[in-house]
Amino acid sequence: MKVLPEKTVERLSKYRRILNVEYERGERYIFSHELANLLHLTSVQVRRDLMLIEYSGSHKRGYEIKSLIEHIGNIIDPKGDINIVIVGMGNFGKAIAHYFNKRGKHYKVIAGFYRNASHCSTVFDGIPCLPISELQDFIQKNDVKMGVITVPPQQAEIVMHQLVEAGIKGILNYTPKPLKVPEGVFLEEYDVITSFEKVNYFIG
Amino acid sequence: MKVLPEKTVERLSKYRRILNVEYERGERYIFSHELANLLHLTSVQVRRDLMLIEYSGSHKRGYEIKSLIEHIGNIIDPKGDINIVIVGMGNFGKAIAHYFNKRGKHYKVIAGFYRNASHCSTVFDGIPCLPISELQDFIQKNDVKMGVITVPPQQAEIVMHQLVEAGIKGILNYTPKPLKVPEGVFLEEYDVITSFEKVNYFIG
DNA sequence: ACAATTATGTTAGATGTTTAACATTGCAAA
DNA sequence: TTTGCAATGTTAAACATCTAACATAATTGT
Repeated sequence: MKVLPEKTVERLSKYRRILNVEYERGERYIFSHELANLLHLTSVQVRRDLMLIEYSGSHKRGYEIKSLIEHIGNIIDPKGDINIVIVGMGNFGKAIAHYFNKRGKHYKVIAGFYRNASHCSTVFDGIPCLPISELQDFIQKNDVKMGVITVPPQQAEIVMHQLVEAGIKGILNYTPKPLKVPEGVFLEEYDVITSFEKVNYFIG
Repeated sequence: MKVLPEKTVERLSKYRRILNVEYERGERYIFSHELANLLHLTSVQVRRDLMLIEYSGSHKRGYEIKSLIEHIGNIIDPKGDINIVIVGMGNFGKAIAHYFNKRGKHYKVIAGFYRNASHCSTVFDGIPCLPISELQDFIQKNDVKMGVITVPPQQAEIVMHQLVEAGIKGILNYTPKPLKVPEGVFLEEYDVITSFEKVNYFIG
């Protein structure tokens, strides 16, 4: 299958979560317009996305929820588990750690890192909290694939370099400091301040 | 001036933050390619954005930092202060509250809300924490313009309705539950889980 | 004074994404 | 059987965004 558009991948993630809810509620089939309504999209967009992942429904009953969940999983889920580290165990880092501790099926936050580990109580929410000095060694020994950066912005760049050098392939930067990663590493950035200023602009 | 593209508004926010740093460092002029490098963009994109906001530089010295900062402020900053409430004072809500407490010039987080306010210590980081039952009343009495939703996903929709009814014009939804707001309200959504799954897909 | 240089400013084309229009299918009712 | 309906599947147009190419202008060196 050809590489999917970013926006389609994002929606696949959301489709599946909704589908799981519907399946739990006892539903077995769903129409494109129903799925669309649940996500506030159009049915055309849903069908187009499913076309791109080469999934077919039936004209009378729509899409079979269970097999669609599996189909999406085959596309967006990792083969085994993905080990994650969070660098910067402030409120933001803790929020993410907590989130995946409850929900993450394939995604395991296996450690948090802090400037000096004594500040962050040794274990948060079951996740060990280590000093940043051990970061690179830990990543290589534990086959860590993804890293989350939630340190103060001044430290973001150095942390990014450490992650990349240690062999990490995916980085989520929740710092306002813009980063640039080398070829072969995927970077996702989200900047809270920018979001607020954008919202304010469009409120007008 | 015509309404700006979303992406341009986002970059303006980032331009200004970088420009402030440069100004603090003693710089007074900056070239488009310098600004671009600091943000990992192209100089063309910078110049195009500045064209859209009708700001001109000089051929020999580039852009005058101070006046550009002001120019961007005139476009994206609110007239007075923007009062913000955060609904859901978990780690995520606290992270945002803390952020704006330190940095926000025009954006004031004036209250956090929690299901029952006794859980959240009465004041977090100088911000009063109130029970959700007082939400709507508080918004109307304090001219709150923006609301942040960081509650568990099941409660997101009802909270959104409360915010809208109370007259809020901008909503940031950090819940995985997709929301739909009425005409005239601007909604920004960010879904952590989706971001992780997207990164994983493109690590491939 | 004037070419060369090096920036900015602008327009047009390329790309990514969404929306709209249309074709197709399978069932149900006449 | 065949006609109508209500869904899916596909293609094409519209829209948003980014990139590349070009035009313009100010300064410097000769």
